Amino acid sequence: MPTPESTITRKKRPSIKDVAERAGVSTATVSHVFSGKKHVNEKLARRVRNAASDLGYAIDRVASQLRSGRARVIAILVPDLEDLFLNRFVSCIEALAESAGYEVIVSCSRNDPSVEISRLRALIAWRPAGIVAIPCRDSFPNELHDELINTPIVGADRIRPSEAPFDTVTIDNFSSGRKTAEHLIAKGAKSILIVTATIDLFPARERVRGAKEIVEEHTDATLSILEIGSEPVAGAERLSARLTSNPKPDAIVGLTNVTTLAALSALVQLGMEAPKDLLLVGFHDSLWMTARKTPVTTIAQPVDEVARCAWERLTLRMAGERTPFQNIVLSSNLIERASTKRPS
Amino acid sequence: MPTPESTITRKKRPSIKDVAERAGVSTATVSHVFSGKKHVNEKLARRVRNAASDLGYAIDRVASQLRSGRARVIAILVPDLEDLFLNRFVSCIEALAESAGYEVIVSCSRNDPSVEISRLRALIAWRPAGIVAIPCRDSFPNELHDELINTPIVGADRIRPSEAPFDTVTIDNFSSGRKTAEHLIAKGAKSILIVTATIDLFPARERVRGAKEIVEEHTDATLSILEIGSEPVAGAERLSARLTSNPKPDAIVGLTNVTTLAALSALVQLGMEAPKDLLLVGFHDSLWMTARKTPVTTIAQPVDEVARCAWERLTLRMAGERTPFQNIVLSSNLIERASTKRPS
DNA sequence: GCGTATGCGTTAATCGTTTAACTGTCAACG
DNA sequence: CGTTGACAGTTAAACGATTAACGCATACGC
Repeated sequence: MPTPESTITRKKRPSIKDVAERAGVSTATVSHVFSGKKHVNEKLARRVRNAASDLGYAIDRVASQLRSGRARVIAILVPDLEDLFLNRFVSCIEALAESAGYEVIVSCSRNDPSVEISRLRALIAWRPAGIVAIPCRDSFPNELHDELINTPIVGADRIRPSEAPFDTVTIDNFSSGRKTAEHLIAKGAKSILIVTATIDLFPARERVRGAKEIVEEHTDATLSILEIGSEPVAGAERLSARLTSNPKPDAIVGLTNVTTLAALSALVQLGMEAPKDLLLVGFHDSLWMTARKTPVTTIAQPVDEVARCAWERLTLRMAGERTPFQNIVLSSNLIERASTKRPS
Repeated sequence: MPTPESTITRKKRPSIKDVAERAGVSTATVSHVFSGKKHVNEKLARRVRNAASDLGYAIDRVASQLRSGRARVIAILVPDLEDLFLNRFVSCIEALAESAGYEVIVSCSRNDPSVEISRLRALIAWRPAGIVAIPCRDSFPNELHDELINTPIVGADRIRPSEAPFDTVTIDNFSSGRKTAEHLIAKGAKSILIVTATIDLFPARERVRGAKEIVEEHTDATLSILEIGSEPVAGAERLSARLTSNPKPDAIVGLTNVTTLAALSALVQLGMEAPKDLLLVGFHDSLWMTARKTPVTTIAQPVDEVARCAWERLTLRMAGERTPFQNIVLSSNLIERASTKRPS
């Protein structure tokens, strides 16, 4: 009995054998023509190419890769595909991989460590040439390290560099936090409220740590944290509640793109405005932050560069580099806009 | 001489043979244990599973798929990975595919038809179980239709339904255009300016056609179009220029998320405000449209439903359905917000 | 003229699974 | 008691490419 799969197939697609037969050569020659690993006489090569295009032949990646060991495939794993930062990261890696002749498999862990493990396992089963991964927590589960040993991998963004048994590319979140606090205090803020989806992520903790360090240098300044979760509407509610109860902050920091949006929603709800009623700094610059009467001061994250560095490390590892693991740390910079302009 | 690839591999990963040997069974039995296609005695199965986990065995997708014909892989092709609409679409499909046990390969055509062809070819070479594709123009090049005949495929969004030799899921852009114009005219607009990246896309043309139909029913109303390209900063410039030259529109429609942002930027540049100086309608609802003092009236696109329908069609085709091609058309709806509130 | 190098092509083994066909065992049944 | 069928597990042939090893001319140096 034919399986449902086989009944779908209307006509079998041509294999290298069919091409070889039609061109009157061996399959090896056909393979050489397409892979370019060995020179073949131009006249013969043309005959092969003609035969191939007559038949509509296309190389079968799966067979090719089974035999040759490694796939020209890069696997990407991120916690969320819609987050602007991660989305841009994926897009950059895809472009880089594409131009180097790799296919890209994208997987999303939905911020769930157990999903992350199973997705990673599934990716490894593909024997990709390399993996680019942003974990949903500080690190990847140890149990996977053995399985990963054969595959070049680079971790980025949320990963805590010191713990990783592979190359990492991260952003200096500690100094981002410092820059934010410095800026706000210079603008006269006394009571800073940091709004984050969760404090349970390495970048968030580092940013807070950086801000705290600066605030503690100023005896008249205070810092508080509010976790609002990742659901923007509910988050805005929570923040509204906080903003109407004492002590009231005079500056807000949105620790991600989404929390910054939630902060703006809350301000609208309360009829407040930056910088009149309080100062506002966001993280991860994006178009909507500037297309406003009061553009938002932000910490611009060097996403493209993170992607570029990650790709570079991965390329070197794929080429067989065996140097000790590198931890690249990039710095962000603060773009000052109207939302923190001292009201005159 | 060993190739660079082979030197990377530290220890060969275990194959089904190793597992079979360790468990004292044949490879067929191991295969049956993992695929579940044939029942094996529970005790033996456990022995196999133990052997597998001792060795750290994971099934090799590539080999598995070479033999069984079709990969549990869904390929997605979109013109742009960062566009909010497309991004969300990809994310939805990824989630659906994942929960059905498929891996997802993502490709991006960068809005370039020639890239599109080569990406599509590359995807087909994977023999994916199915393809979900949003073309960068009205349709896919005819030359590919032959090659696609063996692979279930569904087209979405930008595709012109009538032309496609496969199932499609699109949005009723014509009536979106009508709704927009109706709303604006009801709010007193006389001179509507539609801002689009390019008029050269099917959805844009349809929206314009819909709006035109309504405007023509009202002798005192006029409609004009401005193409500002896909680069938001330059686009805002172009729009600013248009807004300062006569005749001045009293309503703007941003035909995509990005053009709406460009429109807002232009307004800020000129010190204008909606709805005071003119009315504004955007397309594709997103968070930033509401987190403003003047939330933006938008046509909300049913992205999730587009993805769901596309997935449903694809699933049926993958299961062997042979009915005539279906063209599903979903409708959007207008969400009224402050940017088109008649100034009182 | 002989040994050897070189260029170009072929043969055949191989990658790690899946799966049709087969073998052997055992219970049920008329 | 012989036949049948169900069940469990094995054997071995694919799947479609890559590639080491080899064969066969032709050319070249001495």
